[in-house]
Amino acid sequence: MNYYLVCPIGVIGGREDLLTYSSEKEITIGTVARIPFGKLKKLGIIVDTTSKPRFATKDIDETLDEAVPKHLIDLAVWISEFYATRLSIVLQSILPKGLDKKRRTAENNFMKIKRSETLHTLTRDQQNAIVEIENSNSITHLLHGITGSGKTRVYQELAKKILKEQKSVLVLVPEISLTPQLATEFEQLHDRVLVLHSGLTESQRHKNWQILNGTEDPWVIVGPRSSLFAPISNLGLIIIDECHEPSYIQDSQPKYSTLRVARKLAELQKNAKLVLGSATPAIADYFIAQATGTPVISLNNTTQARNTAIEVVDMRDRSSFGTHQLFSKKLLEAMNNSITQNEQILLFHNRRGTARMSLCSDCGWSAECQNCHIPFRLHHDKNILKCHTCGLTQRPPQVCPDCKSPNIDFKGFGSKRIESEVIKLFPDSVVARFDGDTPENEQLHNRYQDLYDNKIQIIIGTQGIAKGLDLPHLNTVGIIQADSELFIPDYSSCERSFQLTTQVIGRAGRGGHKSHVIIQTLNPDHPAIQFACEQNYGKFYDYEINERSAEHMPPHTFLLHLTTGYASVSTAENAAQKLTKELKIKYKGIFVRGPSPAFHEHRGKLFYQQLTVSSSRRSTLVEIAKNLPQRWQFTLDPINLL
DNA sequence: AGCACGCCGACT
DNA sequence: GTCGGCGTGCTC
Repeated sequence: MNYYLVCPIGVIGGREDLLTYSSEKEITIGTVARIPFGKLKKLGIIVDTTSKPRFATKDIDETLDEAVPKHLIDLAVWISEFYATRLSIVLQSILPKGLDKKRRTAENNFMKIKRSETLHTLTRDQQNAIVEIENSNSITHLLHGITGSGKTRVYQELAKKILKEQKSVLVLVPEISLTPQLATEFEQLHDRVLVLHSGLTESQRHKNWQILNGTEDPWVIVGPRSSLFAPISNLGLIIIDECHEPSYIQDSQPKYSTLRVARKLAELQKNAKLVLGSATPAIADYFIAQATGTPVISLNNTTQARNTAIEVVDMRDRSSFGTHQLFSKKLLEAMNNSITQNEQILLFHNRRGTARMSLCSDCGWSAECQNCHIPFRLHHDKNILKCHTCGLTQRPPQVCPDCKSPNIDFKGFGSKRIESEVIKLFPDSVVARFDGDTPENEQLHNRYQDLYDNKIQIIIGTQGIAKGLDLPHLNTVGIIQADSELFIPDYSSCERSFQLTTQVIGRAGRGGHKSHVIIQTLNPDHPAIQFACEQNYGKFYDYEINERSAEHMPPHTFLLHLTTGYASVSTAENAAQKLTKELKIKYKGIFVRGPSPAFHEHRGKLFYQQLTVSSSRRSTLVEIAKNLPQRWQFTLDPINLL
């Protein structure tokens, strides 16, 4: 009789994830098996062999033809340890659903279109980048290139070489709908290009999985973060495009970082290379790259001649505004010019952060907690200001404490308001708004052709329009309030502001002709805004890394964010107090912030409390996360603490 | 997930 | 007394 450690796929309530089963057959590691579990049947993965245990075992019911490659099991085990998440849950999230279902054929019926290779010639910067990446011994490479510097061309060239060696290439993108052209660029190089996206059905995913599993053919896979778990046997290169994007962090357990997992995957795949591309790398990633001697390769030369004038409008200065409340004189002038020249206008407004804070519209003052120096949040129901980091509360002022103005704005406005104002001002222009409320068939990627062909004159939107748009007729970019994100009381707000503003500015001037960028802000002197306008990553990095150090925030420390929810406020508060005390007694070298009410204090039927533990030793935080009492949820390495 | 166990309040 | 509410724990 043979004995195997089997990990069920999906949550099981007990303490142990690896259960011992017996079988007459010899079964290879990675095989998918059907196992009896209590009164039900479950799918499980054979993770290891073992000897006969003291307790009685059950027999494996049957083994399926599918097998998970060894390196994916190793990766899953690593994730479960690094992110303190049970292996059964990790496996569930990385394997395709319905592994036991019979699918009709898994034939490889990909069209083989070989397009003529009309690749641009390489610039000197691109050539240098390629040589440096190919010749380095490092696994990770940070490709730091401003918008339009031609990172894609570098990706293509690196991929070419890897494919020639008969190895596969994995290209990760933040959102597949924004990058249909990227897949096309790889199709120019190679026949076997597989594009993975959220629109695929369960059956299609399973078939794709089967096509890749076990084949030695080199593939190019283009897809979102979950493509990390495609069963590729001979991976030579992983590219993470726009590696600073928050969509690379999974928001459900296991809450992994794509960059971190990709690095591990590259190690497990006989040292494949990992290339992280971004114009605005996350502060923490840049810091780690420098600390570990990871090559940082800069691409400076813009392939398109830039001819963009960037102007900052101080919103506190009323004379910058004429008759219109939202659009400054300069912005209106630029918009009028674009309309008469029959060119396009893009208006960016970040809805996040414009609501729920108190802000003086005359001097830009905002209420902040005297302990934490973080903006207060306004609780409409009770009409109090509350600090969501330390819990301090205060009455909102009637007049601005700085300039005595009564014009304190407690509400903020959205992109709908901007749209209606724009229609009033330019009734003859075609206007399109893209935000969270836009229906799927009118989303950006479905109207891209109209945008490209200049059939839409004025584009209004939130985050979604900040990235990826490449419009030759765009010559005015307006940011309605560039600092709105800054008012979100979080350690990463500053970085997010810088990234967004930089990205939006990058939309302008892509056609090579004269463009205007007008940035309206209440904080023209804030480093995040100032350095974004200068397009100076280095200076922003120097500023922000010092801030993080002063505030004891990543990358100088590790964080663990904890939340719990109870039916009553006091029970939640008691539970949070109790845990805080216990943690402080039990663990050395930790610092606890909170407890305080969570961002969504009252969600559904429960009241939520949160606390943040920091430590210079990540392993301590993993230990805490593994041993949390019932009803607590956690996030390791959170990118925000709301 | 499903099912058993066990500890408290309500009830023929 | 005991019925049944559901919170807690276990399934190799």
